[in-house]
Amino acid sequence: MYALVDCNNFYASCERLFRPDLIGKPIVILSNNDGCVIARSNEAKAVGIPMGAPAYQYEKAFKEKGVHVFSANFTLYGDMSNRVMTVLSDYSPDMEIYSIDEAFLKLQGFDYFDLPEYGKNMRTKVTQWTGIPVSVGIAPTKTLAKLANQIAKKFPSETGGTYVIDNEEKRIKALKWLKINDVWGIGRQHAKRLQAMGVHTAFDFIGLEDSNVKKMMSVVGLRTKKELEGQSVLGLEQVQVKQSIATTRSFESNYTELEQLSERIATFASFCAEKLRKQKMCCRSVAVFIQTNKNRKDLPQYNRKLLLKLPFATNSTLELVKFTQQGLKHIFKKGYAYKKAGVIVHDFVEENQIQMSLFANRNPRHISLMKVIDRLNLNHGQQKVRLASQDLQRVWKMKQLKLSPGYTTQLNEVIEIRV
DNA sequence: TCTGGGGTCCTAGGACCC
DNA sequence: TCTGGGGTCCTAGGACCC
Repeated sequence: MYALVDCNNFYASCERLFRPDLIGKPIVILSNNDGCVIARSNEAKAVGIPMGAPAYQYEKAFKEKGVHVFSANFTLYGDMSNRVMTVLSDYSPDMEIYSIDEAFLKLQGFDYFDLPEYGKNMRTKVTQWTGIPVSVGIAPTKTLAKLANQIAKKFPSETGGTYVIDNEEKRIKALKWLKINDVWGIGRQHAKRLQAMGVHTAFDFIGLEDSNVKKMMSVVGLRTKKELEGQSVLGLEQVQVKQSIATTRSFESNYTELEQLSERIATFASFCAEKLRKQKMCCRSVAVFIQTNKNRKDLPQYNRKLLLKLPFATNSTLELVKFTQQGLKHIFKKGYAYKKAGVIVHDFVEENQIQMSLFANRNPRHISLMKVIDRLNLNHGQQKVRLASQDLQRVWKMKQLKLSPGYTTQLNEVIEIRV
């Protein structure tokens, strides 16, 4: 059996932890730049704030409905996530941290356990030790555990926040309840096509022919079907080594000049290089992309991405900036209003396992140079040492007007209690 | 004026090999 | 008139997740 433990309205719950006055009040959390809604409390959902709502279009609604608005505080969420995961790791030797607010636990050899009781126990302990409310779903496959979790979340008073699918009757009942667009692994595109075919629930879906599902949704869709039928085909994915690291941002306004993009790309490349060094990895390829504003249908659109194979593996800021600048020049076209750009590094090798090449190698002096830069930035603040190609005046321009304190990570922002 | 960011996996099709 | 067969590797794009 698998358990899926999912934090309820995670970001909103984190914000509420240190603001108990907000319990029962509507809360939304905004994306970087305070652009759009990325998380909502139940109360905010109830007053009709949709997911992804552009903040500027809903300012009035926020005010009218008394919605408390927060800028995303990922430092806080990351720290709270670690605490939750630590508590959960006591409940099974096999755990997959699936996302910041979810984990799968493999319950193998738990045959004689009272699983509903075990789930309840997890819930209680996580809430008691971290303050974060969670829901628990337990079932024979990951996809069904997701479904059990959805039921636990949807019917808190009936289920007590824990639901177990452990027989055919419950499985069928659950599948008939689950709408096709809520199936884990079936997104908007496929849901639309399936609905057009008269498939409205997960139960309808498992009635389709395997071959048709495969033709339409590839092996991925077929796996979902098997999982819903009770045949476990998705295992736990342990230790995830990253395949890619990205730094991408939308701009506060439209950029039209190469120089403006150059500066941003240099900065993004240097962030990627730092992230690589933190993981003790080097990359063998790097991609640069630039995009116009896809929401402005009235403006001419231009999106390009270029993937560069590097002559040697590197995590040097200087090298990555150099290569990405060349790439940018290649794809930049004048006459467009650019709104977003990014750098993505791929194809990793461990820092200390680099193959030397016959013709081109990284500059060995960069290694110690990067160490010095990283140390200076660590001691004196992020981005104190930068390349001249980056904007030295530029401070972090991200709009974060409603940022909550670093309650658990900044000593001077720790909550004070007066007795 | 203003619409996020960071990931994964799979497939089709092109380029290439003998 | 008529132009093989069997592969591999890579990339872009599309789908999905949170």
